[in-house]
Amino acid sequence: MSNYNFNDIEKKWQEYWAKNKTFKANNNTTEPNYYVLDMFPYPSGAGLHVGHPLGYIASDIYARYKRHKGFNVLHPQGYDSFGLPAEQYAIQTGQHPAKTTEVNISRYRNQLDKIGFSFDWSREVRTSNPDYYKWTQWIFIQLFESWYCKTLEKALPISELINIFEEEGNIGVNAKCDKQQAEFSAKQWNDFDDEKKQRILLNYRLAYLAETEVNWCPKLGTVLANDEIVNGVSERGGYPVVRKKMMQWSMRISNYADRLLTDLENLDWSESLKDTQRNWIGKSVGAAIKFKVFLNKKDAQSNYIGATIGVFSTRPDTIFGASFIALAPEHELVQKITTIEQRFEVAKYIEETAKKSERDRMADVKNTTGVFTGAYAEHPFTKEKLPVWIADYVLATYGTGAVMGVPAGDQRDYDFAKKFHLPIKNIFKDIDVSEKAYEEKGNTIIANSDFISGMPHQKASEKVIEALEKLGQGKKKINYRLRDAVFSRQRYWGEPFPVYYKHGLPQMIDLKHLPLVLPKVEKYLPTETGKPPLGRADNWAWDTRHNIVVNKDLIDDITVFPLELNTMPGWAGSSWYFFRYMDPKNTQEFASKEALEYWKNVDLYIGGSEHATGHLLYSRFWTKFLFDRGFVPVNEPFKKLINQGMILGESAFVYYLELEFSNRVILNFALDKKTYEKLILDELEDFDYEIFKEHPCYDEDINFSNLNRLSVNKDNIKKSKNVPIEFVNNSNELDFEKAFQWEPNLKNIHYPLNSNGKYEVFREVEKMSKSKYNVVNPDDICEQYGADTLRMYEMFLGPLEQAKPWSTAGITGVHNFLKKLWRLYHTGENGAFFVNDNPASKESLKTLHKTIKKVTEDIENFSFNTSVSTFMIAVNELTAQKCNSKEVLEPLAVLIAPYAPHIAEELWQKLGYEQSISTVAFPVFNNQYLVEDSKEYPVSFNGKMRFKIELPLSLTKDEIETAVMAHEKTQHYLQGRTPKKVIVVPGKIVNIVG
RNA sequence: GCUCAAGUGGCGGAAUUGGUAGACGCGCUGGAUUCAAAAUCCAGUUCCCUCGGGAGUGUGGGUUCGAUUCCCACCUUGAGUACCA
Repeated sequence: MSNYNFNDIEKKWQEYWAKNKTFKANNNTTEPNYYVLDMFPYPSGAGLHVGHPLGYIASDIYARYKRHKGFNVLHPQGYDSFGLPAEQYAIQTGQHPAKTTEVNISRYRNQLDKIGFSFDWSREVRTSNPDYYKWTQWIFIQLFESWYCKTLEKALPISELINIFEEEGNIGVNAKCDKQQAEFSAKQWNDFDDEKKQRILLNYRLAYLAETEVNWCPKLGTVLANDEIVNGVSERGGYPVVRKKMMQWSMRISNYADRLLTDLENLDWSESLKDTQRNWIGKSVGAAIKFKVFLNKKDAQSNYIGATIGVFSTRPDTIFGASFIALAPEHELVQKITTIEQRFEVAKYIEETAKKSERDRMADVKNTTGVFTGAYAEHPFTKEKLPVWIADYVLATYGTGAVMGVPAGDQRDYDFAKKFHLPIKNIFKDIDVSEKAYEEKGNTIIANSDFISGMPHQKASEKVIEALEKLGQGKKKINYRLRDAVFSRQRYWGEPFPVYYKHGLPQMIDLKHLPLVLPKVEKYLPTETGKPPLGRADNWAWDTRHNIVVNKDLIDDITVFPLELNTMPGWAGSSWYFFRYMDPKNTQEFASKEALEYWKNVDLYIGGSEHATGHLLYSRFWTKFLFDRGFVPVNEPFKKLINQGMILGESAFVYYLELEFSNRVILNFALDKKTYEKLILDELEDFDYEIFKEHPCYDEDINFSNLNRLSVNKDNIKKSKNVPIEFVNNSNELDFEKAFQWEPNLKNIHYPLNSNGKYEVFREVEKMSKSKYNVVNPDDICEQYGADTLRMYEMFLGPLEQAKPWSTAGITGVHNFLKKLWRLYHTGENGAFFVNDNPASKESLKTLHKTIKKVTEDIENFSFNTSVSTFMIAVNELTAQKCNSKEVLEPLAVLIAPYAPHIAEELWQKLGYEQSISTVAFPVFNNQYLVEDSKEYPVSFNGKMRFKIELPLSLTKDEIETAVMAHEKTQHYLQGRTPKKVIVVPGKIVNIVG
C-alpha cells in the first residue's frame, strides 16, 4: 500500500537536493548558460505570505526547465537586507537591526526551503553583509571618480577631465553640471588652489555633494527619493513630506536619461513597463528661449536689467500668444528682478508658498496663485514688454523653473491669465478660445503670428527656433523629467559612505581599507542636534596615518578627520547584486572578469512592477555606468523581464457607524450592505432611521461621526494547533460567539440581522499585509496539501502577470490531480508501484506527445496556468487508457518535474533511477504520433457550419479541398450546384462559398 | 486630466496567424460504492425554449464567407503618473 504521502516525499527530496548540491551552477562550462533571477526579498518580520512565492515558483519552473534542456543554469537567491523596517524596530526595541535581520532571514529561508526551489544557495548574497557592501562602497567611489562626457555619451575617469582642464580649461568640455560652472582657461585652472579645484570637480562627478532641495520626511527623519513618495506622503508609513534644502550626495542619473530611454527599445520587457519608465524619464522636445528683463514697460535700453530669463517650451509655435512670463517662487532671479514697489508683496508670497508642504500644494491645484514682480520681459520678436510674475504652478525643479505664459495654448496659463486679468491672444485659426485654452497640436493653423501665420504647428515651431537662433535668443532643446537621484539617507541601517571630510571637502577611502563597517551606536535615533544616527557613534573618525576608524574625540583635522554621517539609500545594494551572484565569494573584485564575461546579463528577471521606476531604473543606470568604465561587459542588466501580478488577500469586515447621542452615550450600529451603499453614495436623506429610533437611547439630535471598520478575517488568528478560528461561514455570516471571544469590542456593536438571524459581513479584496489580518502563510498550505500542490495551484490561479485574489476554493482540484498522477504509477495490488516495459498504445503515445507539445509551448510563453490544465487532461486520459507503460510514464514524470519536482523525483526513483530527475533531458515532441491521426474537419457553407468530415491529418491544403468536394456529405448538400469559392484553412476548417 | 491594461457561465479562467466559444478546475445537481461518513468513480451543468430551435464573449457600429480575436465610437473597472510648460 502506497499513498501519496507528500509530507515525507517533500522532506526527503529537499534534504537530498541540499545534501547533493543538485542545483549548484558552474562558472565554466561548454554548455550554454542561462541566468534566471528573482527580485530578492527584503526579509521583513512578517515572513512570507502566499503572494511572495508566485514569481519564485514561475522562475523556478523556468530554471528547472532550462536545466532539463541542457543549460547550465544560474538561479540564485539572496536578501535585500538593509532597510527601514528593521531600523524602526530597532528604534522601538533597542535591538540591533543586524540581529532582527538575521532572525528574519532564517525564517525566510525556512519558508523558502519548504516550497522546493532549485536555488543555488552557495551563492547567497546579503546587502547588509560587509563582504558585500564593501563593493557597494567601491562602486560609489568609482561614481565619484567619474564624469559624464556628453560628446562621447559615456562616463570617463575624472583624471581625464583633470588632464583636459590642465591643458585646455573647461571651455571645450561638454558635460552636464548641477549648477552653471563658470568658464576657465588652462592657466586659470592651474592657478586655482587645491580646494577650489576640488569644488569645481564636484560639479562634474557622477556622485556629487551639493545643496539640493530634497523631500524631507520629518516623521521618518530622512530624505526620500521621488519614487519613495506616493501621493505626497512617504511610501513607508504614509507620513507627510516637505521640501527642504540640505547638503546631500546625489547621483547624476539625468545624464543617462537619453540612453535609459532609447535602450528600452531592445529589451524584452512588457510594453506597459517600458511605458512607465518612458513616462518617468519624460522626454519632451521643444525650445529654450531667452527673454531680456526690463525694469519697466518703457522701451529704453537703460531699463535693461542685464539679465535674461530662460524658459523651456514644447510649443515655440505659440510664442506670439505669450502675454506674461511666470517664475517659480524658488527661481534664482526673483530677488534680482523684483522692483522696489513690489518687494513687500513678493516677499510675502514666497514666505507663504514655502510654508506649504508638497501635499498642500498638490491639494491646491485648482487654486491659482501668483504675484507680479514689477519687471517686464521683452518678447524676442515683437519687442513687446511682457509682465513677469511669480506663480507656484511653476515648478522650480522642471525645465528652467520659468515658463512663458501662452493662455490660448495652455489651460494653466489660461486660468492664470483669467484670474489676474492678463490678455488672452488667440493665435489659432478658426479656433474659439473664449472659454478655454486649445491644447491640441494636430493640424491647427497658427494665426496672428507674424512670420509663422498660416503654418501648421510643426513647421511653425521649426521656423521660430530658426529665427531665435539667428537672434541668439534660443535654440532647440530636449528636456527630461528625470531628475538626479538623492543618495543620502539620515539613517543607521544602510551602507556607510567610504568618505571622510577634509576641511569640508569629501575624500574617498582607498579600496584597500574597505569595507568601512557600520559603527556601534547606543540608540538608532537622530542625535539631539539633529544629526543622523551615525552622529551617536564614538568610533567614527578616520585616521589618515593608519587608515583606520578611530574615536571621534581624536579629530584634529590634520591627520584625523570626521567621517560621513549619512548612509546610502536602500537602492544602493540592490542596483548591482545581480553581478555579485556571478562570483559571490570574490574578495579581490566585485566579480571576476571571467565570471562577468561568462554569464553576461540576466536572461530572465521576474519580480513585481512596483519597482518599475525605482530599482529597475537605478540598476540600469549603474549597469550602464559600470559598462562605460569597462567594469562589466554589458550595457543592460536584464534582457527579459516579467512582472508577476500580486496575489491579493480577501478581507472580511464589519462596518459600523459611531453615533453620538446628546446624553453623551456612544453607540455603534453595524451596517447592512444596503445602508452602507447609501452611506458611501451620500444618500443619507432617505436613510432608514427606524432601527435606531427603536433604541432607548435614541434622540433627535443624533450626531453621525466617522464610519469605522473592523477586520474579522477568518484566517487571521490561529489557535495553538494551527486551526483557524472560523469567524465567518461561507455565506459570510458572522459567528458572534467566536468573534466576541476574539475581539471583545465587537460586543459593543448593534447588528442588523438578516432573515436567518445572522449578520452578514463585508468582503473586500486588498493587498496582503499583516496589518490587515488577511495574510495566508505558505507553510500552512505546504503542510496541508504539500509544496507541489502549492506550486501548481499558484500557477493554476491565473495568468502570471495578472493580479488575483487568493482563495483556497480550487486547491483541492489541483491536489486531486497530484493524487491521480500518483495513482497512475501505482496500479499494482493494494496500490503498489506498477509500471511495465510493454510498448505503449498508440492512443497513449498520442496523449503524451500532445502534452509534450503543449507544455513546451506553455513554458516558453510563460503561460504556466494552461499547462496545469494540460497535465490534468493527460492524466485523466492515461488513467482511462489504463496506461502502465514506461514508454509514456517516464517522459511524463520529466515533463511534470519543473512544476511538481518532489513527486517527480519520487516517481523517478521508483522507476529505478538513481540520478536526480533534474539531470534528465526534457522529452522531445514527435509529430508522427499526431500526424498519422485523422481529424474532423468542420465544413461550412457561407460561413454557417453544416457538418464535419473525417480526414487524415497529413493531407495538404489542396488534397483537403478535393477530398471535401468529393465527399458524399458535400455532394448531398450541394445537390449539383457549383460553389464560387472553396477556402481551406489547414488543420482547421473548410469553407464553401456559394 | 494624461498614459497603459482589461471586460467571456454562479466563480477562477481556456480559445495558435480571425475558423466548432466556454478547455481545465471550483461550485452545484443526480448516480455508483458504503450500515454511515470520508475518500473515490460516473453522468450533467452558458442562457432561453412551445424540445424544432433561438440568443450569446461590456454597449453600438464597421471589415469579412466567418470576429472573443481586426478597425471606429462609447461605457465600466484596474494600474501608473500628475500643475512636467
